[in-house]
Amino acid sequence: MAELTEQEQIRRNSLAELRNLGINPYPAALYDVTAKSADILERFPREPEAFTHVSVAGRIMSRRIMGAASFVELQDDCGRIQLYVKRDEICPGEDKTLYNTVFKRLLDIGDIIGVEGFVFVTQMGETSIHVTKLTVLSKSLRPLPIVKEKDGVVYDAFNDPEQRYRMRYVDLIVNPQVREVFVQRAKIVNTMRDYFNEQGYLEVDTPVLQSIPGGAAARPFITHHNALDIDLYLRIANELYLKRLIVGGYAGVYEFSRNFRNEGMDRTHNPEFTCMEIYVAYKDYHWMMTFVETMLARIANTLHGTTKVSVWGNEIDFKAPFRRVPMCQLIKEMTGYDVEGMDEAQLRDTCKALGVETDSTMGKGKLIDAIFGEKCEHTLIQPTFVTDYPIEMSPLCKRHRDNPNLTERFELFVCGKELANAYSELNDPIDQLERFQEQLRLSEKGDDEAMFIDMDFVRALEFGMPPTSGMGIGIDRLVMMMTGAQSIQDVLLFPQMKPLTMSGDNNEGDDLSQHGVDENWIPVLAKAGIKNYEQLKAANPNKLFNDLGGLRKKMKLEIPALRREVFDAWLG
RNA sequence: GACUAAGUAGCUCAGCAGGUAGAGCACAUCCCUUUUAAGGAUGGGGUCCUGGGUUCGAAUCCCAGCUUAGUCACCA
Repeated sequence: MAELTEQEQIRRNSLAELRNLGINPYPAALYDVTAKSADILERFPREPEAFTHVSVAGRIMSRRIMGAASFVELQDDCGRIQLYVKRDEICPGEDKTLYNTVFKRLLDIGDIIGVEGFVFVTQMGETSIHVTKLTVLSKSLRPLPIVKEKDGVVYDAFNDPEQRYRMRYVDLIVNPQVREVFVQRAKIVNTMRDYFNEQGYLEVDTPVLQSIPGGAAARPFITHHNALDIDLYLRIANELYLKRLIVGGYAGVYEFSRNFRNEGMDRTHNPEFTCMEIYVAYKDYHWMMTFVETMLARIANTLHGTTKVSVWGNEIDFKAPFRRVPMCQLIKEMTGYDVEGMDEAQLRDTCKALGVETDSTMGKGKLIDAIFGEKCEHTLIQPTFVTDYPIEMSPLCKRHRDNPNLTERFELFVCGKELANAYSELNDPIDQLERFQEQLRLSEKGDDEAMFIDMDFVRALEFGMPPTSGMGIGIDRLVMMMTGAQSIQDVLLFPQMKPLTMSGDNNEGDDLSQHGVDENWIPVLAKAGIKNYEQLKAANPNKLFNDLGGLRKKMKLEIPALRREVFDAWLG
C-alpha cells in the first residue's frame, strides 16, 4: 500500500469519524433526485412555485463557511448550483453535530451529498437552494484539483495532458467543457444513426477477431486464440464483411466499427479508433457524395444550429454541395503536371521534379498518392470531394465507367485532412481476384501494407453483389472537427497511454512475494530501495540484512525481528 | 523510430550565477459568524521523475533511462 499523503489521511480519519457518529459514508439506498441544477437555474425565475421543495444530489466543488451559515457549490451532471446551508435549519434541535462536525469538519470538497430544500435567490442575486436536510452519499478520499473561474478566466486549471488522460475521471469532474465534448460525440453518432435508420438501413455487428485482416491497407495487431490454437487479427476495417451482407440481400448496412491498427500514434492517430462504414445496394459514388453532404450538414446543424463550424482556425461551411474534383485535375491545378496516363518511370521523374520522395517499393498508385499527399491535400480546407483515383491504389473499388485506369472513388477532405472515403464498390469477382493478386505482388515487393487475399470474399462476389456504393468515415476525426478538438485524445475518453509502473502501488512487491518474501517486510525492503526480486538478489546480503534490522526499529514496526535463515531463504 | 522541450507539495507554477526547498489555491488549528476565484492569523505537507557522474556540496551542471507533449517518418 502506498503511503498516504497528509490530506488523504485526514479524509480517512473523517471517514472513520462519520462511521463513529453512525453515519454511513457509502449508503446503499437510492437517493430520490427531483431536480437538476440546470433546470432549476433556468426555470426558477419564471415558475418559482415549481421549486418549493426539491432534492438534488451531486459533488461538493467549493465551500465558503462562515460560522452558522455556509455556501456550497454543488455539481451535478448538468452543472452547478449554490447551496445555502444554515446551522439551525439542518439542526433544528439542541444537537448541532450535523452542522458543526459533519458538515464543517468531516465533509470535504469532492464529497457527494444529497440535499433537500427550497429554491430562493440570495442577496447577491444568485439562485440557490436553502437546505433543510443533508445526506452524505459518498465520501471522497482523495483531494481534487481546485479549479476556479471568474468572468470566464480560469485559475489553476487542471491541464496537464498526461494526468487528464490517465485520470479522465478527474478531468471530467473539474473540466465541464471536457464532459461536453463527449455529449457532442454521442449527438454526432446518434444523428448519423437516425439518418441511416430513417432510410431503412440496418445496423449490424461484424467480427473484430478476423483470420484475414481485410478491407484496408494497414498493419494489424495479432492475437492468439487458445482453443483453436490459431493467430487472429484485430480488425483493421469491416468493409469485406459488410459487402458480404449486401450479397446476402440487405438494402443497406452500416456499422460503427472499432478498428485497430498497429501504427504510429500522434495528434490524429490512436491505435484503436472508430470508423463508420455504410454500404447501400443499387447506388454509386455520385449518389454517395450527395448522401454524405446531407449527413454532414445535418450533423453541423444539430450541434451548432448552423452549417458553419470553426475548425482549427478556419471557418468551415458544411453546407451542401461540396466541391467535386477529379484527383488528376487537382494535381494538374496544383503542380502543372498531368499525371493521367503516365507510366511508372514518368511518375518517378515527376516526383523527382516536384521534390516528392519515393522508394523502390512504390507502384503507380502510391507514386500518384505521394504527389497528391505532398502537393494537394493540405490545400483542401473547405469540404472537397476528390474523385477518380488511379486503379492501383484502390483494390476494392470499381473501375471508372469512362476510364479503365481510374476508379469510381472519392475521398472527402476538410481542413487538409481526409475525413471520408467511398467507392462504387467492385462487384466483378474476377476483377476483384486479379486486384488481390496484384496486392500480393506488391506485398512480395516489400509493401507491408498490401492486402491479403480473402477467397471467401471473392466467393461471395461470385454469387453476385448488386451495384453498391460504400463509404467509410472516421468518427474520431469527425468529432474533432465538429468540436474543434486539437488532438484525437480530446475526443477519446481513454486514449492509449503507455502503462506506468506505479511505484508504491499494490502490485509492487508481487514479484518479491512470489519468491517467498514475507509480506510484512516488503515495505521495509522498499524503504531500503529494494522494489523487486532482481534488486534483492543484486544487493549486498550482509549490508541489507543489517539495514532491514535498523529500518524495523526506525519504522517502529510491530513485526518480529528478521532471522538470518529466513532472510537467506528469500535469496534462494 | 529520429529530433526538440518538459517533469519541483493534492493542483497550478516559481526557484537553476551549484550552498538548509518557495508561492497561490487546497489541507489543519484558531479568530471572525460574514457570501461569489481569494476574510485574517498560524501551521503541516516534498524520493525536486529514476539511476549514475562531476563537486567539499547538485532541484540546479554532465551522461543514461522513464513518462508526456510537439515536429518529422508511417498511417485514418
